[in-house]
Formats: sequence, C-alpha cells, structure tokens
Amino acid sequence: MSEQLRTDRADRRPTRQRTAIAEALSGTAEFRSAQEIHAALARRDERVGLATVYRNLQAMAGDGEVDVIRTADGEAVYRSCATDDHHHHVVCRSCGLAVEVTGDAVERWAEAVAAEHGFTEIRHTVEIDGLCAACAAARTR
Amino acid sequence: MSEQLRTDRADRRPTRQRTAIAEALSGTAEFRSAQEIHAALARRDERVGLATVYRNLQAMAGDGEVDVIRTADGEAVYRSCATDDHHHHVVCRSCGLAVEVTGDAVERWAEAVAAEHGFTEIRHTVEIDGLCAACAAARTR
DNA sequence: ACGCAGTTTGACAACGGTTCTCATCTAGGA
DNA sequence: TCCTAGATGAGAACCGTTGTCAAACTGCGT
Ligand SMILES: [Zn+2]
Ligand SMILES: [Zn+2]
Ligand SMILES: [Zn+2]
Ligand SMILES: [Zn+2]
Repeated sequence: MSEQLRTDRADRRPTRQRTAIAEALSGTAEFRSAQEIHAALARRDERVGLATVYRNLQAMAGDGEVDVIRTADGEAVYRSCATDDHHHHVVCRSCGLAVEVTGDAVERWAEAVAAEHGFTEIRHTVEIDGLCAACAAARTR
Repeated sequence: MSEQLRTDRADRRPTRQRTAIAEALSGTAEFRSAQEIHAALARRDERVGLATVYRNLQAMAGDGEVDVIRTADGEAVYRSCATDDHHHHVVCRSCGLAVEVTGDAVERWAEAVAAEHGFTEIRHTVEIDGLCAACAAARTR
C-alpha cells in the first residue's frame, strides 16, 4: 500500500475560513469546484477569498481529507468523502451525484498488470460515470 | 457497449499539417501535450500553427484515432495507440512511458458496480501510473 | 487545366481556471 | 499580553485552451 504523502497535517489552524470551506463540502454528495464553493460561501455571506478556497482545498486534498477528480474539461472538483479508506466513485454526468464504491478485484488487477510490465510504486485512479436513476427518469419523461 | 460517439470522421482532408501532427504522434510511446507536439514540429522546421495542433488533436481524439488523458495538473496529453480496441494505460510518472493494457475483470466490475447503484449509460476511465523499470533503476543508481 | 465552394489554417486576442505576490491579520504558545 | 509563524485577501500574473476571421488550400465538377 504505502502512503509517502501525508507528511504533516499537524500544524493547521482552525480558522473561520477553513471551517466554512469544510462545512460547505460536507453536506453534499456532489463534487464541487473551488469556484462553486467560493460562490456558495459568498451567497451565505461567508466572506472567504477565492485564493483561500483554492489553498485550503488543495491542502485538504493533500491530507486525504477530501477527494479530487478532474472534470472532462480539466477543472478540479472536490468532495469530502464518508470514508478515509481507498475507494472510487460513480458520478452522474448530469447532476454530479457521486456514490463511493470499492472493489478488491480492481485493486489487485491494477497492481498486477502494472507489475507485469516492470512498474513499481504503482498508483491508480478509476472513475466511473453515467446517468443516475433520477436523471435517467427525468430525461425520458 | 455502445459507441454513440464517432458520428462522421468522413470529411477530413489530408493536409500537410494534419499529416505532420499524426506522424509526430506515432513514433513515441509517451503521451505528449499539444504544446510539446507543436514545439517538436517547429524544431523539425514543420511550420504548424498552435491552434491547428489543438484542433487536429481534438478531432483525432473525437474520432478515436488517438487517446487523451489529463495530467495531474489538468493538461491534456495525447498518444496514438496501437489498437483501436478499448484499453487502458500504465504510465511512468518519471519518463512518461506508457504501455497499453486490458482486463475484462475491470470492465465488468465497473459496469456492475455502477448498475448496482442504478446508473445507466456507464463509461469509465482507468489510469495506472508508477515507475518503469528503467527509471526505478536510474533512481537507485 | 480552371474555377468555385466549402475546409482548413494561422496570427493573435480573449478566456477561464489556477497560482503568485505581498501587505495585513490572527491563532496560540511563552 | 507579546511575539511569531502561519493564514488571508485583493489583484496581478500565468498558462493551457478556445475563439476570431481573413487568407490559403483542397476536392470536385466542368
Ligand atoms: Zn443524476
Ligand atoms: Zn482503487
Ligand atoms: Zn520511466
Ligand atoms: Zn476499460
């Protein structure tokens, strides 16, 4: 497994902004972009600088407190996950709803197929996307 | 399965630029960015506008002639693959070397786990990265 | 070979997300 | 309370990518 990342996480101060960002993240099952979060906070009269939102999201992602994935057009979106354990997501292309999933089969396959080709320090990302039941229903209505 | 993409691909003219770009792509086992390709062509005295490189790469990607993945920092990188069939890549974090791999287990797992949660029109992306044998050796030397 | 219509190209501007700068503010231990 | 390293925010800077539009080119019919 290994996790050479996560060096510190220690010296992080609980500022008003930091808390606001974390809260904005928990409470939704969707991945949100830094800008969306910034806008959401502003709407709620929580004044937080855009740069601060970016910085904290990155920090949280680095500490593994939130997951990050890249939209098809390269935008980074974040989500605070229910578990700290390694997992993946199934995301709805239409509404953004994301559910967490795991699967030993994939984990082992990734490790094995990479090792077969002489690779080491193997990592992987798996993203599954589709239309959630609700969106599929809305579409055919 | 399904492939609702790939609508036409018919009316595409074989221009000097188009050929140069395709050639620059075939011949390397690494994923290259639009800018890298543009620079490589310039170095070879093949004058091709940057916008043209972007346009053609996108078109080729849309036609499935090349594969695109996003770098960790959101940059799009392209590679002309050996096969047209669905597959994934194991990429070296250090030198960019990429080998193509397949695995029914993953394909089925992705489909199954998404369907379990009520998703339809399921797609997926899987990227594995690590250190290739050569880079690992160079590092410990 | 010639001409025309629809493509494609290229220089450059415009965009949008992200990062940088740096003066100012703040949490928290001494 | 004081002091200091860490944190913040406004705005500029960055940088990959996309849009603009006139000029150049290609396939095709004549
Ligand atoms: Zn949905
Ligand atoms: Zn995994
Ligand atoms: Zn390598
Ligand atoms: Zn696959």
